[in-house]
Amino acid sequence: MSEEKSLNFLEEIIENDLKSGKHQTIVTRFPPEPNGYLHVGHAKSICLNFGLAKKYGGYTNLRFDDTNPVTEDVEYVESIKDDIKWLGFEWANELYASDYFEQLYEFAVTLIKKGLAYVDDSTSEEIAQQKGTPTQPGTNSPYRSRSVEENLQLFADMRAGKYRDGEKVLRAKIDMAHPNMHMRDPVIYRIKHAHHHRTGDAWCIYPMYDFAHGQSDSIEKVTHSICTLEFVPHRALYDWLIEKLEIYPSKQYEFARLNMTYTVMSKRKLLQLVNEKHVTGWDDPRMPTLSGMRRRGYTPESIRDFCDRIGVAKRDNLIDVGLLEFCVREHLNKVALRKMVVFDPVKVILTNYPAGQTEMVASENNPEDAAAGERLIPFSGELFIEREDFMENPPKKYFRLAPGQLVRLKSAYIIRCDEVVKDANGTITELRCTYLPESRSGSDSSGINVKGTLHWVSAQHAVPIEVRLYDRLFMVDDLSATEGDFKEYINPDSLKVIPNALAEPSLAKAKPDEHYQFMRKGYFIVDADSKPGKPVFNRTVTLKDMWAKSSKM
RNA sequence: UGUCCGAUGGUGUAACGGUAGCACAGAAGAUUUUGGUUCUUUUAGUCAGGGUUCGAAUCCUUGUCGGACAACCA
Repeated sequence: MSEEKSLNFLEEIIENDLKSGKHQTIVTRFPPEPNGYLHVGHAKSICLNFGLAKKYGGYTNLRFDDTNPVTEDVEYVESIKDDIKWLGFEWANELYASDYFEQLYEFAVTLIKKGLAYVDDSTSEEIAQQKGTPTQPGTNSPYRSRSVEENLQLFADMRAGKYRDGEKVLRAKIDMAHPNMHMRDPVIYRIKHAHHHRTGDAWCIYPMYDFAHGQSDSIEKVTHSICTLEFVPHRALYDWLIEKLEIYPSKQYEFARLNMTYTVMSKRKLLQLVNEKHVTGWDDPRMPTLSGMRRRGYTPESIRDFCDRIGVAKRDNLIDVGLLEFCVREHLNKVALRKMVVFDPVKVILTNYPAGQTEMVASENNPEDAAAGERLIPFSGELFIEREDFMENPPKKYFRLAPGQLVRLKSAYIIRCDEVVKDANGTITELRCTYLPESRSGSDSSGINVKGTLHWVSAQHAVPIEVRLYDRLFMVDDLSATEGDFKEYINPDSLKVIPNALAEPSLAKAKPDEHYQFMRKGYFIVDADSKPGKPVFNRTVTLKDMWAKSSKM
């Protein structure tokens, strides 16, 4: 009955904390910096933070880590909120580290008074010099022994704007010989005369990540502060600050970030792709951003399912993008409406079909969902089928159309190819076929069973649509194993546009929020670039294609 | 030549001293008016050496390999 789903290491920690009475309830937070768009790696973190809180009856704050005004922007704040909501999560409180600037300042003063922080006049180069290296201890700054009074005055002057950017910093006084580089008197406040998107010009000193994040967690009484592995070395400082400040002891736990094949997942690189126009924007359907994936036709359900399946652990990983594709296919198969669209048309003339006649054939909208009903599609003696669905000299197991061979036209009749018409270049211009009148779908009395079923459109009824076919953005699966500029590995064929595909008439009225399966082609969704009379569709993902796979070998 | 983290089929992830399981991918077959879906079956794994133990993926130890760490970024 109860399929004992095993717990990941974070769930184990939480269950232990709940069991031992350390916590009655849990509080998590999702802490994006508003300097870029959210990507599928963030989705993993969102699903974790919000999912854990939901599972254990706690709540999650959305807290923007907005401590660096020069890289941050409200545009990003809005997109981040949209993406989280779209993914299907609700935060308990919308908070900002900048809300705590005054409190954080007081914390810094407390540290100074305890003799645990000092104002340093060293340049950034000098500070870097003093840091030493991972294998060599650092050296003390000449300003390290300033008195508490002097530090207090200097820090107040920093806040008052008496100094230029970079002239002074506030450093924690810990241990310049500490084996953990982050404990070698880290900078905790720096001067930036910059306009902040929320606090305006109220401040010219801003706390560093290490002096904002843990303290914000503590202020919010976050019980489990979950972040990625690169913050492991920061944990000692996180704990040190909380201990010295004697504030609520939030605890930090780290998991391995998501890496995926054939893509990059760093905001810096994604920003570069956008700025250098390798993609059309943050929401380009080839981007691993949530806005890009949404535009591409991914569903929140499929992304959540993906995050669930990839699991959570502490070892580095590289997830096959095929798993993401599996998840979206699995969801879309259940909900997408089936349509027929011919990408590369070749004309089929039914020589024995009454001239000028048109009839309507019924076709199920979704064989996986009877409630989706049926639609009527016009059929006539002049049709288009896919060029690749015909072969003049077919191999053994080719089930599609060939001279003398029978195929069914989906939801319509069985036809046989009698004659191939070519132009002077040898290109096929027309296939002359005969149809079996008694083979009509639903009232087939022909007794004939054919192996292949093709999609088609009626020539006079077809509507032109633009179709955009996306492929992986990069040509190598593991970008971390490459050398040189990652942009050298961009796939030049990541977008193929078919400006005039021919669709069944119902697609002229496609709805922006509906997912479609173009039969035998893939899953598609309307793009925002659509214009009246000229809809544009993005391919979310292809269908699995065993034939293409086996025929390649 | 430092500190920290990690290592289970191709890729992920379980097994908490007691039969190495699941998913994706791969292969074979059945069904199918989508070469889709669905359903069977199947290939393939504990980094290496030593130790503790009746018994080790699990504990100890040494080594190997991978990753992180030297921004006034987060």
